[in-house]
Amino acid sequence: MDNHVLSQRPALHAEQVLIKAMLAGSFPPGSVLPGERSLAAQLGVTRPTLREVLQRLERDGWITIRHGKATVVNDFWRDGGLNVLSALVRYGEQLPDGFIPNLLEVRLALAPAYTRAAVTRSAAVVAELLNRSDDLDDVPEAFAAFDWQLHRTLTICSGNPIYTLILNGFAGFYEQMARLYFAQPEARASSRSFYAALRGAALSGDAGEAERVARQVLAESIALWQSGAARYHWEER
Amino acid sequence: MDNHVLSQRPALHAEQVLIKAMLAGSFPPGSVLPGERSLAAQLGVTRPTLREVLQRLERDGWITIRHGKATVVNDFWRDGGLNVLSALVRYGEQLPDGFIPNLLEVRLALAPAYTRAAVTRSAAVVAELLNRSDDLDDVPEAFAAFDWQLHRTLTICSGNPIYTLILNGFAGFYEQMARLYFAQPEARASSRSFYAALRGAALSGDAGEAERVARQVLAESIALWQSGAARYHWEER
DNA sequence: AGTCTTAACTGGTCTGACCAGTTAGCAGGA
DNA sequence: TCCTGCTAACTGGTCAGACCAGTTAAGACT
Repeated sequence: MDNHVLSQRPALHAEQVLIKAMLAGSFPPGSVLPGERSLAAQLGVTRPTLREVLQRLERDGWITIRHGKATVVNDFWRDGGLNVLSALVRYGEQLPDGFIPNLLEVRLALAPAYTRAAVTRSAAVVAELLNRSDDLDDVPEAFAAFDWQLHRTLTICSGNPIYTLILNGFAGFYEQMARLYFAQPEARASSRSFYAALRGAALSGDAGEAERVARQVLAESIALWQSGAARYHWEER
Repeated sequence: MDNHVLSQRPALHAEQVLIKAMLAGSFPPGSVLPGERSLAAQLGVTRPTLREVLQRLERDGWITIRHGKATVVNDFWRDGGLNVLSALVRYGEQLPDGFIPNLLEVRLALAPAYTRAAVTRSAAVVAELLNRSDDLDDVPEAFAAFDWQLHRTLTICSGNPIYTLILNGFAGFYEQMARLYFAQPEARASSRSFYAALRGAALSGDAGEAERVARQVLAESIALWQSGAARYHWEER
């Protein structure tokens, strides 16, 4: 157990150590955690502090706490909540195989639906936001930030708040992942023309067309990423 | 502030009171919470207990805590996580307008995708599970339980764990909502034939057909619900 | 051998003190 | 007068150790 004295806050340190241990398999699913008193001592924090951390971890589905029984470690891929993703990105040694394609696949399933709804309900707001896409610098950071803002706006305008709640599960690492994707010039070009097409659809109030162009660019993004990743590995040799 | 002495655990009581207050608008978005010492006293718990609750609430996006500053209440529809839904169902006085249609819409966006993936990757497992659908009693409870298990299995078999993490956000109230939906005999009939069709697609390994029948029955479910036959009100439980 | 008590786990809560950021207000200087 | 800068009083963060409350298995009793 790593209990180096760090400059971090004790609670943050404890959470980080615990999550890393679970990600690394030091606490396999189904195993039980040491008692709170013992675990707190190992982590170099006191029990109240540890408990705050454990409560948060339970809320995210990492562990299951039961009064009188030992705390058990869950299989976070089976029982975890959406928040495990941000922990995975923040604390994981490396991203799981296919992580980005999986993200893109889920986005492909969801975004066309909320894009259509957003254009149906609030075409003006969507079009207004897309006006700014003309001024985007041709750098990954600008595209990543704009893309996040776009999806966030679309889910909000969709009128179905559940889309927003789901998207919030990706807050904090969406931009980070998007910067990798938009490192490819073709990706930026693809999205730039998508923004223009979507604005056109919004201006003419054509929700069906908005859904179509969204689905098309998102499907294209998966192919783009996989060709880019392949090229990257190829050049690595 | 409701601080009745309840038979519940202090932490659970405090969480329930706080969430109900935020749902009812007693703590509007943007407002600040009383200090922990004062709030703990009002709720009839001690500060460490209150803090455990606040940490959980922050993790779900209800509030934002910053060292040295007052804790602020978020707009949970804008900044919350998926977990707010289960709190909404559990503690809300009544479900928001369009809550069930919104759920069905999100399911319509997601389920066809993971159904296709599941049949592509693990047709046998899917088909095996669907065999049991023949024996389903024609009662809402049986259909609700089976439908949940089916979707859970499909997301797991899809090979994209992110679908599972999203679905987990609906655990605990999916069945409850589904019982309302399946109170309609036509809904049970519709799903029963869907199960059969999906099994057929799985047995023949036709992922495209699986996606199609899934999309069809899910779209149909929205129409069925909105036809109004199932407008049970919120009082049971 | 079976049943019941009990002790020793586990997590849950309380107490009150002190540490650590933040900020408004007041004192002192330019 | 105005600005600077210290200070005090907030806020949340952590610590310490005690005690309460479920769970369970070992041991005592029948």
